[in-house]
Amino acid sequence: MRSYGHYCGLAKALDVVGDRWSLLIIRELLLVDAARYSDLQRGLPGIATNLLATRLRELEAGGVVARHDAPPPIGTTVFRLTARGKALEPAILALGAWAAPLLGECTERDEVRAHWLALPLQSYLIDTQPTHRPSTIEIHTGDGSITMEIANGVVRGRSMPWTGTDPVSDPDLVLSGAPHLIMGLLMRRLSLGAARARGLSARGNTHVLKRLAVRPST
Amino acid sequence: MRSYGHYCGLAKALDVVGDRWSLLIIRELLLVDAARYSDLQRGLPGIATNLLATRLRELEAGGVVARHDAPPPIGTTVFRLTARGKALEPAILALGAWAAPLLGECTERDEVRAHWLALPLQSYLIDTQPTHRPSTIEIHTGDGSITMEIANGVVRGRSMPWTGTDPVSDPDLVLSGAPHLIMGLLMRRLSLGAARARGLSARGNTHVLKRLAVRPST
DNA sequence: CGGCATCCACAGTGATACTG
DNA sequence: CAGTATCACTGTGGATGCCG
Repeated sequence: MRSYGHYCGLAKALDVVGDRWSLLIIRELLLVDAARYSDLQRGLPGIATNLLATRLRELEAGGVVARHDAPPPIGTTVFRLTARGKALEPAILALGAWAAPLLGECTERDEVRAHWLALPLQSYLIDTQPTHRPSTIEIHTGDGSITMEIANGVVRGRSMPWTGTDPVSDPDLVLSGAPHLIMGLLMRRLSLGAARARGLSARGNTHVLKRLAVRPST
Repeated sequence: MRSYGHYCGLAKALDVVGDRWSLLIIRELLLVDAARYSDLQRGLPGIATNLLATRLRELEAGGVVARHDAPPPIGTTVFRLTARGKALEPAILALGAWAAPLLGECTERDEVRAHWLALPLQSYLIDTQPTHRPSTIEIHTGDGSITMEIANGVVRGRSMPWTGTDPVSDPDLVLSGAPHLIMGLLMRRLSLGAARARGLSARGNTHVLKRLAVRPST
């Protein structure tokens, strides 16, 4: 991308991450920590393969992404965020929060990946019962599933594909349905009854939902 | 711009403000509150006029910018941010903060506009003596000047071009020099002596600098 | 298979010129 | 002042091919 050539923080940021797809690649790496090329392709539906290769090179040159040769169990190169790359998380969360009203009622032919939900969930939800033993919620939507772990006052979301050697057997609650129903329920904008009436399925101990609260001030 | 078609907050945000120049137009409107077309051109060096027109139309359609017919003193159309547009401020500040390390030592042929400094200054600085009478600092760099008002615990930056009917006569302190020296001094990363040694000029009551502190937690 | 490179049609961009 | 018109150029998206 052409540099804007402005002595201004925002312009300098966009010089590095302002290209099409760049911030979404970083979102993907924030979520999965380390990803192969093909994992990124699956997490970025619609990206052309040449663009993904080009962007990864540019982000590497920009000090945001690093390339590693993973040991035998994977045996191929994986991509990770550098510390500078991880430092983009607040900006990405702020943009995502701004767009929350745009994630309307019904999903209009949009692609869905379950692990995309992990970022907003773990940043906007807290565990109100830090002293209790950990609870887990399994979420099925779109293509696959993620597991939320509620423990020690915080909420963590993990995607299943290949981060997990432990499939977290026996979750306390299993949710499945359209993503906006799941988000509405977990963010406490929708009651369980309302969400169920609109097609959400919730099996297991629904009391664990009471453990969740929206983070107060951000 | 083509929509990403992802059911994801970040992607939806980029669908609206992810185009080239869009966020910089919003930065400009955050800084000046209301601007004419030609004001925007001056604040966005390098933008092609057709692109500015196109982007303004798209941002209007996206509910971020609104067009108003200003009364006689100006007599032409002005552009403003909507409430939704102003809500982008945290995201823009986060991106700008991330890029702070990229605003290196010396300005390498970058364009500079004095009012670009106002946004980081008023978000990262506080007034440590809220009960004192207001102090003002005039800053000259790049093309023009801005005035910082330090009062009631907060810092406000205002650009001169045409927001002001009151030129704030008699500032307590007048700073002029390269932008990174001014930012370094005000953000307390540079001592007054060091900044002067590198070419900064400071005339007036330099004690008002003691009134400023970097905001604690963000 | 995973990680690209190449090719091509087309949409977006940037510089300049021009207009009501 | 606030754009529109034109046009060369660059970036994007889709398909396919290559190579370890």
